[in-house]
Amino acid sequence: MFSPVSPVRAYERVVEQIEAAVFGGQLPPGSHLPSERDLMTQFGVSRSTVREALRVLQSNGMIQSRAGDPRGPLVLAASPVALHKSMTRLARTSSMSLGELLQFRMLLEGSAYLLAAQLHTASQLAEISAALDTMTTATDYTAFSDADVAFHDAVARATQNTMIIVCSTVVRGVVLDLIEDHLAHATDRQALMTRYLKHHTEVLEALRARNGSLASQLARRALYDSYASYLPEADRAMLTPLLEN
Amino acid sequence: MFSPVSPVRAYERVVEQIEAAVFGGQLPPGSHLPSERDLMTQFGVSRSTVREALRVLQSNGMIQSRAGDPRGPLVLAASPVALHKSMTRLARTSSMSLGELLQFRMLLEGSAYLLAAQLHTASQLAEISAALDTMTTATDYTAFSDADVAFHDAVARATQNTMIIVCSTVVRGVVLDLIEDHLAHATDRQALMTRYLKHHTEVLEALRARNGSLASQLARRALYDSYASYLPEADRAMLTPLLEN
DNA sequence: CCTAGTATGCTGGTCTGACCAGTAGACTGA
DNA sequence: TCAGTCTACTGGTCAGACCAGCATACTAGG
Repeated sequence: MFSPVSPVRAYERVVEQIEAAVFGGQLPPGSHLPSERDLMTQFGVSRSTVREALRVLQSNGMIQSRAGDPRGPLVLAASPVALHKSMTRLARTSSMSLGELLQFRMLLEGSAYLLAAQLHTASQLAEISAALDTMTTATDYTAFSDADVAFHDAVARATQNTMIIVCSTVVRGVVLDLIEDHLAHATDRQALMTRYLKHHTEVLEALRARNGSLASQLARRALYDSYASYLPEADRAMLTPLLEN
Repeated sequence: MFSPVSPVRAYERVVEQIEAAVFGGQLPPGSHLPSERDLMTQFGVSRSTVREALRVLQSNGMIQSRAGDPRGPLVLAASPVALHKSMTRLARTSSMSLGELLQFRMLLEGSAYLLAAQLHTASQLAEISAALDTMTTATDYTAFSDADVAFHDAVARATQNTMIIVCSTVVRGVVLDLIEDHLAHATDRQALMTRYLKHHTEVLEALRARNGSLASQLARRALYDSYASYLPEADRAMLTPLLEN
């Protein structure tokens, strides 16, 4: 009959109102909030309360305060940094395993290649191809790795799907964070690079032929081959269902 | 030669230290932080600064403060609520079209059914089946809709993958928000419910038979049939590549 | 003896008022 | 015209105060 209630703090109300204004289109990205002292009269609360609200919004990546700026706090464009942060946090506290992340990345990239194969434009294909060229001619591992990232980014962008782009970037970043110590001690870095190049060449070929299912399968297989070894034996079973076509 | 620097606020340092203590295993979930007044002496800052730091941690879902609790702020277990929040924020900024969201939902649910078919346990299958039963016997649309949500949630949970669970929930919520006015004016609600029931029955059958690719294809087809009509003609092409098997 | 009720000493939430350093734009001088 | 200074704001931080909420210790009545 009745539903539970919880006390609503003043700063939460302030957050809600500002959030609503940002989502509602008043306060577009690039615009500025009134100064803290203005806000405290508008909301009828003290500056501490206003500041706590602004801290929350700032930690969510919605605004940015600069000391001394007479224009007030800046409203930021939506960006995936907050998403990245919370995902990293979740992954760090081991409530999300590397296996889960790899599983997700396989289904994400698998679908990305499927879509990219059918939807890509000539310039997008050229971009992907250029990234592969850079990888081929890269001398040190850092340049190679950067080009690798560019390759995957270009494929994700070719899908034209924001969610795929963002999630791919974030998940890839978190996965790399989790295994970076393994990579640092890799002795066979040269063999690794060779294998990567082979995979990427094959998948680019499939993209060019607009063979979506082939590209997708190659991508998932490549991910499995590259990362399964970092997983406990038992966890690899959760990836194999994604290898079938 | 030099890298850019940015001023580090006092409250940020406080956040860092507390975060490190939580990630480092001191301060496990369920334990309590010292009181704000204790923290202000330990960190050598004022209470405002401590409170701003605590607000940041709270908005990240790491701690929870209760007025009057003599034990101090509670350290929470990692949960996907923060992930959910930041993802919703990103999806809501209207920089994402309904077409993109549907595309993402199709690939997400498609993979979810694929995994669920192969990994589900008996109790999870029972849960899914129970949700379908509730849908069948539902009298009003609200109860039907709730059971529908429960059905999809149960399938997502059967994948055991946090990312899939969170993303599915978020994307489904945002999609429903975007088309809720269409649904409110739906005249053929009865036909809609009948079609949903048929789809769900079929897909449950495929899950029970552990036929992943069939379940996946049925799910994607069902999504397309249900939602493509809300899309501009031109945008439907972006969904069709996901219908192939 | 046990229990209901109260008293206490903490907690977090909010407010006030103050000071400092940083910023941008107006102002001033050469 | 332009370099430099001035000014009026900004956000960051601090100190001290008050209130309501919670758990515990205590106390009075059975």
